[in-house]
Amino acid sequence: MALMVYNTLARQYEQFVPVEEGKVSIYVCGITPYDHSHIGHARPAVFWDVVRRYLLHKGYKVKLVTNFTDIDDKLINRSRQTRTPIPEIAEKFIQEYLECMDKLGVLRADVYPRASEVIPEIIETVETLIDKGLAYESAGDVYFRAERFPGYGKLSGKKIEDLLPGARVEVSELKESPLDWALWKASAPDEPGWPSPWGKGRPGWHIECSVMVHKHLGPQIDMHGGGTELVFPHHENEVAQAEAVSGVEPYVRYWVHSELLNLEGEKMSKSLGNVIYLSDIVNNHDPMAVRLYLLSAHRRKILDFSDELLRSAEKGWERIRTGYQNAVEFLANPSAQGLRDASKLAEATAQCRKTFFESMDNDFATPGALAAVFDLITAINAHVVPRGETTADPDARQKVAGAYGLLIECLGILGLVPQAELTPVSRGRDISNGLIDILVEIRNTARKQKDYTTADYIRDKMGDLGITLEDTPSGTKVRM
RNA sequence: GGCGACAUGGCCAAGUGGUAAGGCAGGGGUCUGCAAAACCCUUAUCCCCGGUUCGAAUCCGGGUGUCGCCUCCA
Repeated sequence: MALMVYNTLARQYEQFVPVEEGKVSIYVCGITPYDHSHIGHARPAVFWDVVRRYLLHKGYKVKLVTNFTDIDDKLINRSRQTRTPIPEIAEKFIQEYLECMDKLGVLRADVYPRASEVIPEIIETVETLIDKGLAYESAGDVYFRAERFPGYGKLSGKKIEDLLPGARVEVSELKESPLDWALWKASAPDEPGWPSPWGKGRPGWHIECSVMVHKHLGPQIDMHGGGTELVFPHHENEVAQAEAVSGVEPYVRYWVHSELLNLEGEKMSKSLGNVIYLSDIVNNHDPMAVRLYLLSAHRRKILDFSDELLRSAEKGWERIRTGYQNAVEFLANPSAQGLRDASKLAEATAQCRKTFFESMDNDFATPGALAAVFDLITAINAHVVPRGETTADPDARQKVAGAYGLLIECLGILGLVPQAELTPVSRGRDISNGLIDILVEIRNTARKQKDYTTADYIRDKMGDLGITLEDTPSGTKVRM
């Protein structure tokens, strides 16, 4: 089965074939750490984490690079306002971002380059562009000659003649054309900067990505990601710079953009002020439920944010966890008997495998993959949840094990971890578990004596603490 | 004004020519002291109008609407 990817550059689905067999190089635009990350930032991060896990599952070696833009105008302003050094601000928000990513189960990238770390390479690249006649210096700034680059606009589908009249770009007499953009910006005496052939200055925004890609991944990479709002001008300019410098075309074989996360129908963005902070969400909700929510829409569809959607995902996540738990308990109990005809479970397992991988191969269609998982959960529950009836199928256990194995495989690819072990275990926790057992025992004694007042009191009070008790034919289950 | 994406049940969301997945919410049942969980059943003809086809949510044309980009932005 071939992996198909919708490529922004080609505007169509294409079969994915890496440059080098067995290896995939990926670059994903990261954040500018001048403020708290918002929930929208988590969408591409989680999406790419799934892509990476899927490619690894397919046997590829994957190298993922994600940048941090730790020098730019927003950081300079922030630094002025708060009277805090830029590196301190950047470091703080980078750490916060990474902590949120950890909670969401996003595997760390192989490299997180920072703009400030590649200044020499940037200067070198800018010099090369000037030598090639594609860039020019102007009062300490250096600009890229957009119109000199053949094919400018190919990624975003824009034409130079369309861009010129409608250009909303600030008109600057320093530029030859409004379409030109800064590769290097002269810094005022009170602004941070690095020495360069054009005086003290700092890099323009677009150049860092081209340089980092070349440095860490080479002149041609397999996939490049980022939000759709970056297609123009950021990625368009990146292509121009990179191809102009290296002469290698295409710079990126598959451009894989993710749609935005909207709040009440509007793009979530710091400049619009309609922002939901990522840390708030991740700290107040089960991060795995948040992850499920983020994967509930295909990457090329706008995803809206609302409490209702998040709640819906939380319920869905609970369903997955319960099903997982049911399978684990069944397999852990040698005397457990399955229900119904176990061949149905085997059938459902095969169907899930087919649907899951077909969906993933279809441009990483996580919603379809999730649907397959939910179907598998239903099949497992139908077979495994104690209900009094049993089946005599001697292979039942093996079939449950097969379904369980696939469930783990799928959830692993999606990065959804149901294991309770994720939560830190401590001695305090051991004690509370012991106490819970004692309470359950007391309650069950009360139930046997038909003292339901006491039994319900215990259950209610424990429920208030977030501990759910469920009475089943095979005993009382504790869920937290 | 230019470029692009999208429009499926109460909410969310799959589907890339073959007769509408899945989640949440709702209704009815089974199980249960009650509850919860779980299982079973149940709720759509896919924005509108034309066209192509034996057959279209899926392709083409024309509308309407929403969103994004053209300025910093995942």
